[in-house]
Amino acid sequence: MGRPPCCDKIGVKKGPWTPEEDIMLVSYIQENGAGNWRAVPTNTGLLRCSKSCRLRWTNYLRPGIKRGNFSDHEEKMIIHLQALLGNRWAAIASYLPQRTDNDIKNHWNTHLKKKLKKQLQTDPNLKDDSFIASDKGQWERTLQTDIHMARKALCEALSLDKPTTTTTTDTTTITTTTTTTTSSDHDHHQQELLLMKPSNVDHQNGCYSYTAKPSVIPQQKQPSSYASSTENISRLLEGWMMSSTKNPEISSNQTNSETTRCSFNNKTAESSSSEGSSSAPFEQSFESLLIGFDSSTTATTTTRTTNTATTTMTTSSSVVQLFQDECKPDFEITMPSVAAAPLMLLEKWLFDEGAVQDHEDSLEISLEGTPELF
DNA sequence: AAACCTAACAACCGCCACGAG
DNA sequence: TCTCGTGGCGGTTGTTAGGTT
Repeated sequence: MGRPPCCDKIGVKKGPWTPEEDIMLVSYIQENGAGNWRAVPTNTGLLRCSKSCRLRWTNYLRPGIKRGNFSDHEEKMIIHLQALLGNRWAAIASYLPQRTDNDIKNHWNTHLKKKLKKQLQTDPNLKDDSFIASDKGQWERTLQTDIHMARKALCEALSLDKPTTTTTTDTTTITTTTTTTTSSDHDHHQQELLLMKPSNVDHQNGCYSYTAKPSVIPQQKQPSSYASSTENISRLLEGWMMSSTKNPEISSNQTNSETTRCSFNNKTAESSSSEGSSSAPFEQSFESLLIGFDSSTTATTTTRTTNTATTTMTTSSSVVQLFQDECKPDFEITMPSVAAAPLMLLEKWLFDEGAVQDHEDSLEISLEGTPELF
């Protein structure tokens, strides 16, 4: 007897998600946070497998996901990381925080693999191994250096009581604290980290800022942690509008709800640029869904003091959990162990503009044989 | 205009790791 | 230590849009 399926196969819907389903899922996660996927279908009424809900969230609806064309830099990153890590897409995706592993995997399979294959065919002298090996050496050396730096930083963090490092990058702006291993410090910093929440989300540039909120954190759910999903909802509704004209399932229902859908779509479409207002009931219900989305998206700077964090120890666990769940996939801000610290630095190094630039130089060297790839 | 082909991407499936009891 | 539930991950398939014949 094998393990029972994660969900009852009977009555479970498969195939593409409809906007209605997306909205149900999003609103549920907004209310309850991501996690306990098993309960999601039950609590939302979605006729979907819990795993399907999780995948839909992580691969499509999750805040901060960048879609569309991969930049040259991203492609280079993927190629090199793939050479180093193999098909460990999740690991590769951790270096491209705005991309999902699925997205990277698809891009690799549909674009990059062919590019490389073509390149290898046109230039048989270009051996994959040598290509990887030379670069790998550079990476490993840099990794060693970073581990050393990380250890040093850790030592400093342990010796100083105000461990604060600021990471500012071109693609990601994170203000965080150095994680430590001593119990008190660790807990303290963990709590500081957990109290930070996305205060500024710039999807255009993929820029996040995290700000420790003052002590006023309600006992109940914190919808604002879904603040960055406005674009996602807007996007899915755009898809809704498009698909509604051809999706029989939806178009068949296009009767009285069509107008409200249109107006909501307009609203969400413009919501990214301005604060509009409309009286459509459907829209209002969505507005309430989006409310809490945060006012802070207009903030442009990140400010954070140690005081604010230390005075907010009464945070409800749900909030903490919610934020953990929201952020972990993107930035791994909460470091469960000291072992993650070097990784953090490595990530910092990877995304640091200067470092990337420097590193790109080395990439250029190692990619000299494949200039036409890019 | 229709049939066919291909690329792109969303979603599914099965396996595995991990934590709780 | 074992079992079970859950979530993560990678491989694969299915669907659809766009291009070509």
